[in-house]
Amino acid sequence: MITRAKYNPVALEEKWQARWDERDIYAARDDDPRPKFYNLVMFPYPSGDLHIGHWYNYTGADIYGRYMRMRGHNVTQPIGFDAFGLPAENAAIKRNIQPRAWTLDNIARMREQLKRMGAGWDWPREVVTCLPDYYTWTQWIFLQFFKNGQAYRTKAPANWCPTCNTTLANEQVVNGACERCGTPVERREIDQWLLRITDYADELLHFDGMDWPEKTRLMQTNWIGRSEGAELRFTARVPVAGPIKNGKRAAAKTENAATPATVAGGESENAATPATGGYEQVEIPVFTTRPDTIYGVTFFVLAPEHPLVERLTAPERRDAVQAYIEQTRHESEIERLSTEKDRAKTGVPLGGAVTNPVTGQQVPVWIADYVLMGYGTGAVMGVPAHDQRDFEFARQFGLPIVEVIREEGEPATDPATWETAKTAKGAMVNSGAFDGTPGPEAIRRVIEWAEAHGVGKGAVNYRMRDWLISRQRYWGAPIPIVYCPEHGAVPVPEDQLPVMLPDEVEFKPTGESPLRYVPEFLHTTCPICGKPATRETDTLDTFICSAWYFLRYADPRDAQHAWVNDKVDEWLPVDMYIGGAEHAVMHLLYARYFVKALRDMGLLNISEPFRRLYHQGIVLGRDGVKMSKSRGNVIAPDDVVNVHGADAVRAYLMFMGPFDQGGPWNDKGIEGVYRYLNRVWTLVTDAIERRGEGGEGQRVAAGASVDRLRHKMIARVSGEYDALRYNTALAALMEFVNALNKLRDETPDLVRDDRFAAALDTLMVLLAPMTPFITEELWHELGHDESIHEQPWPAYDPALTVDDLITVVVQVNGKVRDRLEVAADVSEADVRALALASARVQSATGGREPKKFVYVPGRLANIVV
RNA sequence: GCCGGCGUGGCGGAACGGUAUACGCGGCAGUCUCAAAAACUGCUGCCCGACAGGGCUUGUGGGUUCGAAUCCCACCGCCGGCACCA
Repeated sequence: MITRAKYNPVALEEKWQARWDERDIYAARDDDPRPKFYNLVMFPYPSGDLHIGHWYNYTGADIYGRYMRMRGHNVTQPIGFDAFGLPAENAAIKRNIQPRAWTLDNIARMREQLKRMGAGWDWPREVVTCLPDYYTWTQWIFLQFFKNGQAYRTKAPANWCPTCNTTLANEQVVNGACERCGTPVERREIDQWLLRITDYADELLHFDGMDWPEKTRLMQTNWIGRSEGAELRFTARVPVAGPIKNGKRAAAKTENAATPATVAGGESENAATPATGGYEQVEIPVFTTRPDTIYGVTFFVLAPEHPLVERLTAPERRDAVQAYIEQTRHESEIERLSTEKDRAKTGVPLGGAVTNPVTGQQVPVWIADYVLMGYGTGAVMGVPAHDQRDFEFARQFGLPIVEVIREEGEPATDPATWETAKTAKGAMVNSGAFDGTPGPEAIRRVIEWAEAHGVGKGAVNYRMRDWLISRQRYWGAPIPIVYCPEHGAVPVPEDQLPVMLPDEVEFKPTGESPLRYVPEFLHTTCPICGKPATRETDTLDTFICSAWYFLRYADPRDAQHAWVNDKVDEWLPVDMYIGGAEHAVMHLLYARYFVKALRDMGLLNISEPFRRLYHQGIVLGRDGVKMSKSRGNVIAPDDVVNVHGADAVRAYLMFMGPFDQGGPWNDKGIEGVYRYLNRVWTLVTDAIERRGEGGEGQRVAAGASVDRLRHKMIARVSGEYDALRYNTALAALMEFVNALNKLRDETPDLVRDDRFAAALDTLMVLLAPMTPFITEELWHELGHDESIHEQPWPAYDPALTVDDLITVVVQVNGKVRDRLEVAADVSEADVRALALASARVQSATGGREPKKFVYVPGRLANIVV
């Protein structure tokens, strides 16, 4: 009895990881002549431990990278840490530890865990966004955006907790209240920096040449929300603006395409005199996708925050309007936008009226929370007959409903009897001179009329808003701006970067940014005049850090530049980007915007960052639901790796189901995969041993079957890897091992046939991307010196992937009745004769004459009787 | 509410419009063992049948087709995204 070394994954994985580290075999060189392949994963937030979702994402990506490397590409698979963000501050407050120390500790631990996975990380390219050698360039990019008019400062709403005296992230608002103190959260306008992503709305709608999931393109398209229609200017007679109240008056929302209100004939600021008494005419533009329904306007609705609300409110309505505004100010956006069935429309009339620019008709003005200041112009023309929301609003408050669009052939009906609005396009009716204008022309004709009469124009509107990048927090990249009493907001000169984030700060219970309490940070001098000035204490949204890290990977150690285009052009665009679908919109849209904006600043030559995108699925807990600490169903990768090894964890994760679907974790499932790896181990070590007993180089008849099997497997597994179908790739490799075991049991001498040896080599190579450690070990045991991960992917001979004998299925009326074992090149006539001669077929046909004979060559025959 | 996706054995899941249930888990039986575990071998969709064999089966109901898990229509259920977008 010979004792062979047992498969001991933990020990051999440590050994090989150390050797790979020494040789840095996964570090891609810029001057490598092979075609490049940029294999990117979404870098992790250093939360403390790598979780099973990271393993899933990174294993699937790593398999692809290893496969492409063996396919002859110069693969880089960089990794880094998205290291700024809120959790570090939370941990700091909770555990009295500095965010920097907490973050760097976590990174150190996660680096080790990332190594343990056996992924081919290109470590020399690592980036850590919270370190100055990275955020210097994040700040530099902000300055480029500022210089090129892409960054601007304006009042923007934030969640405000009046007790903590601080802004809150959405995550910190629980049921409309501050998560720390329970105080109801208010919306508050504060000065913040934004980026003009809306400038790129149209270009971002194009995905030419991009291999992205349809679902993601659709989500981005819907997020951008382009709609075509018209801007129509309604007018109202209002009291001349009085003295400025509460510090703001009709502050035009300058950042959208349309301005909400301007006084006819000039700027409101200039035209309005602070005199008392007197009236003036103001224009209130609305955006509508249905200008053809203009004759159906029976009311007009403003967002409660609309700057003209106060002046349009009749004195006797003031109290009711104030009360309603106060009510909506405390409603969260979610509540306001809720479409729960029972939720009735709310709103109050202002007591004033506006004039329809096309019909000249006066209609009452209301405010209602279903109109949002952030979309369009913050004003809606109410057309209850043809818009469902307006319909419900009119029903709620007894406002008239007038039908102005009718589909062809439809009889006139009384809108009072309708149950819903009629939103289909049709011909205009009850519309004066426009009556009878058919649907396709109606919108265009009304726009032409409005343009000719100077009361409106065709317009495009977007749902997407500009990107708010200010965060009133410490743990982020400081915004490189200085406020000078004389010169206002002044950018920090590039040669003075970075604006260093103080390493240690104090978190005071006021909740104000700790940076305000660091005098040496706060106080500085104006870059223009040298007089005392203060720094911006807001930091950048961490989405900024992650909107360009893939550029930095091209040359991360360059201390003089964020990047140089020689290197970027060599590696970018990313060939494969794998990450979670939760980033389908924000991160992926921001990164695309960055690349386009930087291109237009002359800083990049590419237009899109990611050529191919893939979203992995989600690993669920043992109970089949999403893992969460509160449910206690979290799988800790370290625990499983300690028992079965990284290879088994990798292979099991991939075997669970299709890579883009994820699935529930099953402890028995990983045991099955572990058993498989043991069978692989035994198959190979047993063959080596028996081969050593002498008589190598024999040839046995079964060798031909082995050879055929080997070629078939190369073809099959290659196709599966190409399509990231790892579950079926592993199924094929399991079949391969089962078949080799069986053939060898039938013909023990097979182990001495070089075709069996070749099959074992091929098995190792095909399995290598999935389970890099065991295959490396056995590869060397099989007598090879180089790393298996530097081997070329094997080729196959198509002629050897087909069998001499095939099975042709014989159906009678579509039901399988017999199977014929015939030569692969059998003729239809022969199949027909054999099929009709079959006893089973004859019994099924009952002697009836075939009406029809369908033949699918080499597969199936169907006899119809 | 809108948009997207998905419903296949006891379970995870396979299946170019052409042999449904590959591969794995679980279960049953056996080999080895004093015994058990591990390992290995065989069987394992459901129903009838001793066998031979027959019938049924991809959420439900229709349709297209020689042939449908796959395509079309309607319904039921589950999951994800967006949230009154004018």
